[in-house]
Amino acid sequence: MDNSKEKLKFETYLTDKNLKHTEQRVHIMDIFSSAGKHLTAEEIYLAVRKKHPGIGYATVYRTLKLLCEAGICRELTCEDGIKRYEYQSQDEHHDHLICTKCGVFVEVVDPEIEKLQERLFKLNGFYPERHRMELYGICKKCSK
Amino acid sequence: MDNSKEKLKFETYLTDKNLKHTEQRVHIMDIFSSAGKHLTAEEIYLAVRKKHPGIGYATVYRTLKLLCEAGICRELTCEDGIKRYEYQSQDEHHDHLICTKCGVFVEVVDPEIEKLQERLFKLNGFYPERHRMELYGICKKCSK
DNA sequence: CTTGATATTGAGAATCATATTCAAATAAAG
DNA sequence: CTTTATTTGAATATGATTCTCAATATCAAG
Repeated sequence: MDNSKEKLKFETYLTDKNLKHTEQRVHIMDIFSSAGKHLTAEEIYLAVRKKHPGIGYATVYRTLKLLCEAGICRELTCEDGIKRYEYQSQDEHHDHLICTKCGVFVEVVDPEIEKLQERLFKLNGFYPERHRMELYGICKKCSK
Repeated sequence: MDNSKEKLKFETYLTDKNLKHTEQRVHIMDIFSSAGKHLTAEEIYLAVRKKHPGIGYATVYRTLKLLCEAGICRELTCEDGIKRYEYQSQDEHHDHLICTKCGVFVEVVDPEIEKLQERLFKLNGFYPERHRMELYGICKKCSK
């Protein structure tokens, strides 16, 4: 996966905020392009550790926070109470279908649902900010 | 709020499972009818404490788990990572509109959205189990 | 290439919500 | 009223995440 665009975005963010461009931060960014999405901090920590054995949890958490602020990552608070981080190449919103057996995350968007959600906000006198929708079920593979 | 129906449900549950009908358990049940819904364990603990000063956190958590098992409560994993418990008089499902300023929870259901969610499951080859949808925005009161 | 100012790191300790342990207390069946 | 199994509360443990702080690394300016 080519993540040069996101790398540039991160670099720009760091420069703008007068933050430093460190080896650790780059390693953590790279995990997302190689190891996939929807990773827990622990998964990221273990993955980075393979390339950079000395890294600590604190750095992982700090960098994830930075990546979220930079709009490169999104933090998901899952039902098991553990946060997962998803790499967000674009700014587009999406929701998730999650398999309760294997835990796979599938990203989905349904424009009709989005429209109805807007209606729900309006009907209840709310000014809409964002939403989150998770559909739990059993994926095709697991139901065989 | 009349919670005699739920009380009966809980009593039946306890009897069926050979569990005991204790003062503490009744107090915790009662909180929901007096103090409202979508409470954190801490809020429940503090509320029960007013009537029953000796109660411990352990009992609160244990009882909340029981109430969930009995189908009287539902546990919500919120974005702040803190679980909230909602009293569920009926078995009917609903979603939430949440104000990001005052934190109020409004329960909503949209049959059309529900239908489209089923379609999303099907389209992606998932066997549906449940879902969760949270709409975050600013309520009428707070946007004045 | 040095220097100096500032940001960052990693180890470990702290925190916060929640769960567990265990001896003492209590409910409920006989 | 006794017996037996369950429940309780206090304290301790846990697991995820955050903070502290001294040592280290980055980077701009000389």
